[in-house]
Amino acid sequence: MAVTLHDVARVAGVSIKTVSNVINDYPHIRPATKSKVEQAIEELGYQPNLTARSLRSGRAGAIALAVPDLSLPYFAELAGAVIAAAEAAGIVVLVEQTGGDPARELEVLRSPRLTMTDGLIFSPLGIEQSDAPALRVPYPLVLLGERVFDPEHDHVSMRNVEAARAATEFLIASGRRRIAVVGAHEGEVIGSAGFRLQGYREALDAAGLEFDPDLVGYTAPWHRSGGAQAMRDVLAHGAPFDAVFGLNDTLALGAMRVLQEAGLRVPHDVSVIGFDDLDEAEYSIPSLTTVDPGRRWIARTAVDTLLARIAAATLDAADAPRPALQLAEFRIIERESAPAAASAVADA
Amino acid sequence: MAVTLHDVARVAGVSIKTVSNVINDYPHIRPATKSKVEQAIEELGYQPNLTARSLRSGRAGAIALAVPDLSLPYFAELAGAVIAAAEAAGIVVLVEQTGGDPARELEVLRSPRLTMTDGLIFSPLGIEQSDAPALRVPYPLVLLGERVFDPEHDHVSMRNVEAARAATEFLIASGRRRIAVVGAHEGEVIGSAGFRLQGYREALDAAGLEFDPDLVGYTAPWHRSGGAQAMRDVLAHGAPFDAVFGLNDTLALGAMRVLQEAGLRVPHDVSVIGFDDLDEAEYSIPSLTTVDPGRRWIARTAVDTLLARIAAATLDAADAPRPALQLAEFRIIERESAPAAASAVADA
DNA sequence: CCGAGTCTTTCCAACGTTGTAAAGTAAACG
DNA sequence: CGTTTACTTTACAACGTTGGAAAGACTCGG
Repeated sequence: MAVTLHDVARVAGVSIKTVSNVINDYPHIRPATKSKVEQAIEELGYQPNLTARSLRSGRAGAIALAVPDLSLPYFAELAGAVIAAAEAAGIVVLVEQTGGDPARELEVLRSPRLTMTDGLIFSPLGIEQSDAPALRVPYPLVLLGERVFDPEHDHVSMRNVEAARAATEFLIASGRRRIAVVGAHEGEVIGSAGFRLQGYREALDAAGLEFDPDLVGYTAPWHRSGGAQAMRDVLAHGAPFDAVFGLNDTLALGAMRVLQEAGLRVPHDVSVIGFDDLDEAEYSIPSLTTVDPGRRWIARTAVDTLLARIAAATLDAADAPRPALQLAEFRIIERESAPAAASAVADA
Repeated sequence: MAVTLHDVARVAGVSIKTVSNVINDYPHIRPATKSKVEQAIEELGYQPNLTARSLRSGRAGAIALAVPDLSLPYFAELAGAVIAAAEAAGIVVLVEQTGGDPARELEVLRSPRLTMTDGLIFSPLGIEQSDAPALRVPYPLVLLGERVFDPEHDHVSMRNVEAARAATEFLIASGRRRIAVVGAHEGEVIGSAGFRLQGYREALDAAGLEFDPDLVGYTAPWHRSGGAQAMRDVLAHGAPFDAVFGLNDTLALGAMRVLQEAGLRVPHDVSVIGFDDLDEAEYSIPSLTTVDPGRRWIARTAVDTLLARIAAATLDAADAPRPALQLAEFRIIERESAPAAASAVADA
């Protein structure tokens, strides 16, 4: 089978511990011995067995990432950013898909699979705030998103309310007054949908605009088809509108599609703004004005925080920092679907 | 730290081997003993240490997947499908991103990280056919894609030439005659770009249409911006065309965007067909006619093949099946960007 | 040439688990 | 009631590695 320290030791004519010492850069090794060992390693093509090393050292050099589904572009791009950030630290990433199913999310948290990793970056979508106790797991955990909050945990998220408010205010500042919203979740308060809807309402209030329930399109899955369906619902209500806020880009793109089918021109008749700044937002027709949520920063911060927590777990942990909630900065990316001076276009 | 067999054994008042036997469903255990042990497991919240189990058994229960980049939707959807297929077999997936960089791809192949997994599903993009010897690695490997072929390896791919030919023939059958192609790679013969361009040319030949080099747009990265740029190049040549074949969906979407900027209507003036059947192809404006390459089948087959190979590696391996090249079936998905009767639309 | 100090190598145990085989116990048979 | 047989539990070693500390070798000063 695979080459082990024993094989190398035999070929080099030394003990396995000496080989181990060479590999681990132990300083006191005679140059002659060192080169003998290195030659044997080269000759046999020895590679350390990371499983054994991990068992012995208690460190796996791997972390787990649990996301709903890689076919959702936001999570695919997030996963890519997490893997890249981990890679920079020499850490590999084991990816789990939960499908956003609460039962499956809880199962992943309790799964013995996690004994293969040093910690978990967890992006829940299905569990409720009441499930927070289930997050008290015996390994380092960093939470993502805004589904569940727990002061006991490190958490990396974004200013959803503020960002959604800024997006809405952007539409208002551009001259729009009747702003539909697509992707709301019935009755949700905590969570992306709840927070972003709140930001939307705050912006309306601040501008003295009335909130019209007929302009709210509901859909649970934040898929394109969901955005399309929610947009159709709003159109069916018959209430006039001159802008749409998609609670994420995928929803906005689905909505844009329906608007076009309905003969409404974007942005001439209706401005559309999204949320996430997906790659594809730049290349849709028209390109999508959206909120950049700082995804890369979130990924990097989540990895750094988790690694710090893992390192602290080994030490006496008395001096470990308290769990913190870290929030990314957002930025509005203006593109064609919602120009900063929309009414000028509309009037043209 | 974590609870081990020893802790459970102590609480239950038995030896650790008995606990191990209970966990592994060894049949000869007295019911009383069994329930004592199970109660202790429950009480302590014992979870087996998979690293130790893996070291002892030589099986990790994990596989690695190396893809270029999760921000490329094709690979994100592929990775999602692979993880789902592995999950069904109780296997976890460690995802590596190579960036399509040949040096990094070779590095991943040789990386000791793979000692943490039982095998690798490898989707190369940068290495050349001449790198095939580097694929002779000491662990089970399943190749994806059409970048490199090696009779020594299991390989799951698709009928690129035939599918591209079918896509082109679909455009021809719809009445188009001047078909541009976007995403070619200068001089490439083996690889997605080379094969698909070949299929395109075969279709032209079979229909007695002339190949016009001015209708070929080149771009190395199959990103949306690449498609946009290649489309601009073709437009700049000034040669007239009435259809575009994007060598993948992303390219086609980028191209569609440029066509619209240039005042050309899709599909009225120009039909557009893509390749990959990404989620977003269904929701672009207009929705994208494309080739479904059987991605899910490819993922499932790759995982099944790898697991079979891993299982065979344990046995005497004499009866292991020979490495095989398995090809997915493709299907043309007709949507708006290229209706089956395009000329009828154009004539209208 | 001896002893102290320093450098270099080795031995042993342990990480948590399971395969092997032996030891112990109970049931069944004559 | 002794003996075979089947059942139940345990001891031990091993997977490949590294931490700790002992053992061995060398250098230097006196």
